[in-house]
Amino acid sequence: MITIKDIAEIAGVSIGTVDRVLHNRGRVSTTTKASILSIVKEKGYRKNIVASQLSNNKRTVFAVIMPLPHQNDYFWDLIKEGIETGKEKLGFFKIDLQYFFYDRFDKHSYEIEFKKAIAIHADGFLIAPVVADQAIKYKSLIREDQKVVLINSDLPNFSRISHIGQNSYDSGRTAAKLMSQIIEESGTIAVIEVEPEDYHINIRARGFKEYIRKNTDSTVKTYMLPVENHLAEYEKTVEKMTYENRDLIGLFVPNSSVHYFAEMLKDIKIIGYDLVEANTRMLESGNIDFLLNQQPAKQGELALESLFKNIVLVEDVKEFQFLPIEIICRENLESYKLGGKNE
Amino acid sequence: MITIKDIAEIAGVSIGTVDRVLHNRGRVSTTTKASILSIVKEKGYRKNIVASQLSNNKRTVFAVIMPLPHQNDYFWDLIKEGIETGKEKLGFFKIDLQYFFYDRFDKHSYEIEFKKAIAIHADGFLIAPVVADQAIKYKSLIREDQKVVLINSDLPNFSRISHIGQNSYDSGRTAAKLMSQIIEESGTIAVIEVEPEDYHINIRARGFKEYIRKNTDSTVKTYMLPVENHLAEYEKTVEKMTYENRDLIGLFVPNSSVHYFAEMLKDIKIIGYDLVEANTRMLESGNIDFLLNQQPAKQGELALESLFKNIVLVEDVKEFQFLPIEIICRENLESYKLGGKNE
DNA sequence: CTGTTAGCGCCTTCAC
DNA sequence: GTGAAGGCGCTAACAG
Repeated sequence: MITIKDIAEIAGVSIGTVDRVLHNRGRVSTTTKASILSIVKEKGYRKNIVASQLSNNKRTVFAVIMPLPHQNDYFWDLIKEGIETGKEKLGFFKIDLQYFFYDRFDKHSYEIEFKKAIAIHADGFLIAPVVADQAIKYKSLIREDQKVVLINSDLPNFSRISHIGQNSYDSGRTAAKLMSQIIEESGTIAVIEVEPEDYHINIRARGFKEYIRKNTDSTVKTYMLPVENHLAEYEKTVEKMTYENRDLIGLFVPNSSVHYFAEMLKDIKIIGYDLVEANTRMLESGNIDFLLNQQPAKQGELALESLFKNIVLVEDVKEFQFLPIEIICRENLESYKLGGKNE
Repeated sequence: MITIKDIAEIAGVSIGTVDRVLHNRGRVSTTTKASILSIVKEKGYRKNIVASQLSNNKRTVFAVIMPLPHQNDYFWDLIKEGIETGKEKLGFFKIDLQYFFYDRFDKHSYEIEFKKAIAIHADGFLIAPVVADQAIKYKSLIREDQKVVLINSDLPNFSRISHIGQNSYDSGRTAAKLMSQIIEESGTIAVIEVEPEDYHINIRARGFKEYIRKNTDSTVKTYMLPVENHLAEYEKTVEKMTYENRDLIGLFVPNSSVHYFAEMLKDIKIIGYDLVEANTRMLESGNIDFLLNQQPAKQGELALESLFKNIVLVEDVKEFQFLPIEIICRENLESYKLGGKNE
C-alpha cells in the first residue's frame, strides 16, 4: 500500500504538496498537481483512514431526524438502538450523533426539529421521513455538501446518497402468501390501510390485496386505521369489520398496530408487522399468527454505517439498500429476540 | 477519553511504564503497577485502537479451517463470503486470513489441513468443525493463548471464546410449524436424517418430529440421507419413500440437499434448508415450499468480527451467538438474495 | 525497574 | 507555491 510519503518521493516534492492536491486546498502549480494525480492513479493510492483519523482533530457530526422513539408502539426505538450499535462499532472514530425527535402526529413538530438539526451544521443527516410532505417542504435547507441517508421510507426526488428500507410490495405479497396457506377455506379477509402520507405502508396493503385476489377465492375488504390512538376507535373498527363480514377469516395489518386488533379478535388468522413488545406477546399467545419484520435495528445500523462510509472514508455507497422480509412465527420468535446478541 | 499520557502524568511516571503495565511486559514495581491499574480502572481507560493499529507493525493472523467451499451444495462458499466481507469491514486494520479447506468426506483431510494451520502460528482460529471427532482429536495442538471461534456447529468441552450458529431444535420446530400449516390433511411426513457425526443436523430432525407428533395427527417416518452423492442413491431413497407411504404428504430435509429430492417429488409439501443456488431455483419453481436459512454469510462475518474484537481490541465476546431462524418462501426470496447489498 | 525516543501515516500551521 | 516540523496515541527499542 503506497503512502503519501511515497508519492512525494516519486514526484520529487514534499508531503505537504501532495496533501494539498489530495485535498484540493491551497494553490499548487498545475504541472506538479498533474504529476501527483497521475501517480495517485497509477499506484492506486488510498488514504489510510486509521492514520487520517488519528491525526485529524475534527469530529464529524451526524444529525439523526426521526419520530419520537415511543411512537408506533416503540418501533422507532428499535431503529434508534440500531443506530447506537452502529456508532458503537465505529469505535474510536470521532463521530458525534445528535438526535432530533419529532412528533409524527404534530403538524409543526417536523419543521421545528428539522430546523434545529440544520442549525448544528452536521456533516450528514440520517432522516426517517415519515411525514413525507414536511420532509419535502424543508429539504432545501440542506446544503449540497451535506450528505443524507433516508431510512425506512423513501422520498421521490430527494437527493440522498442512499435509501435503506424494505420492498413494501413484496412484503405485502409475502404476507398474503402466508395468509393463503393458513386459512382453511375461502372467506373475507380484512386489510387495514392508513393515512395516505405514510404511503409505503399502503403499498404493503396493495401487495397483499393483489396477491389474494389473483391466487385465492377469498375476498379482501379494506378498513382505515383509526387516526386517534384510542382503544375505543379500534373497537369500533373491529365491530364494524365483524358485523359487515360474517365470513371473516383473516386480517392483515400492515404496521405495528396489529396487536390492538389481535387483542379483540379470536378465531381468525392475523398477520401484522414488527417485533415490538406488544406484538411479540400476542404472537406468543397465539393471537397473531405471523409477524413480518423489517429489521429496524439493522436499518439503523446500516444507515449510520453508510453515512460514515461516504463521508469519512469517502467511498461510494449503494443508492438502494433493501433488507430481507423476515417471517416470524411463535417457533422462531426466540431466535429473533436474541438477535445474535445473546449470552 | 483518557490517554496513556494522561495516566502517566497522574501517576507521576513515564508513558513507557504505563505501557509496560498495560501490556504486562517487562518488570514494573508492584507499587507503581498498582497505582497505574487503579487509575486505569477509575478513569475508565480504553486504549485507542486507531493509534494502536497505526503504531503497531505486526499483523494479526487468523487461520480459517473449514470444509471445501463447494461441499454441501456450495453452502460453505456462503460462509466464506461472509468471512470475506468481515475482513473487508475491518478495512485498514492489519489482519491476515489464511484458509485451510478440508474435504469433509475424507477421513484424513481434516488432520492434514489442521496441522498446516497449526504451523502458521496464527493468533486466532476460525473453525467449522463438521467432522466433530477429528476436531476434538486434534484440538490440543492449539496453544492456550490462541483464541478460537467455532462456527456453524459447536463442540462440547472445546475451549473457545465463542460459538456462532443457530438453535437447531427450534429450527426444526419452526419447519414443523410451517409444515403443519401447509398440509391440507394428515398423512405421512418423511424426515431425512444424516450420519450421526453431523449431529446438529439431526437435532433439527428431532425438533421437527417432536413438534409434528405433539401437534398434528400426521405420522413421521425417517429415512437416511445417502452417503454417496450419487443421483441414483437419491432416486432409490425417494422410490422407497413413496412406495412405503401411499399417503405421503410432506418431506422435511434438514440440510441443503433438499433440492435432490424436490426434483423428483411432485404434489407433496417440501421444506428444507439453505439458500444455495440449487435450492432457490426449486423454491422459485414451486417444488420446494419453504427453505429455512441459517445466515451463513452473517455467521462468517460475526465469527471474524468476534476474533478481531477479542484478540485485537482485547474485549470480551459473547460465548454463544445464535442467529435468527429465517423462513424463506418464493415471495420473500428476492429480498434475501439482495441481502442488503444491492444496487 | 524506569525514562526517552523514534516512528506509524496523515493533517495543519508556519515560515520561506 | 512549496517545504519543514510538530502532533494525534500508541508501540518498541534503547539507554540508563
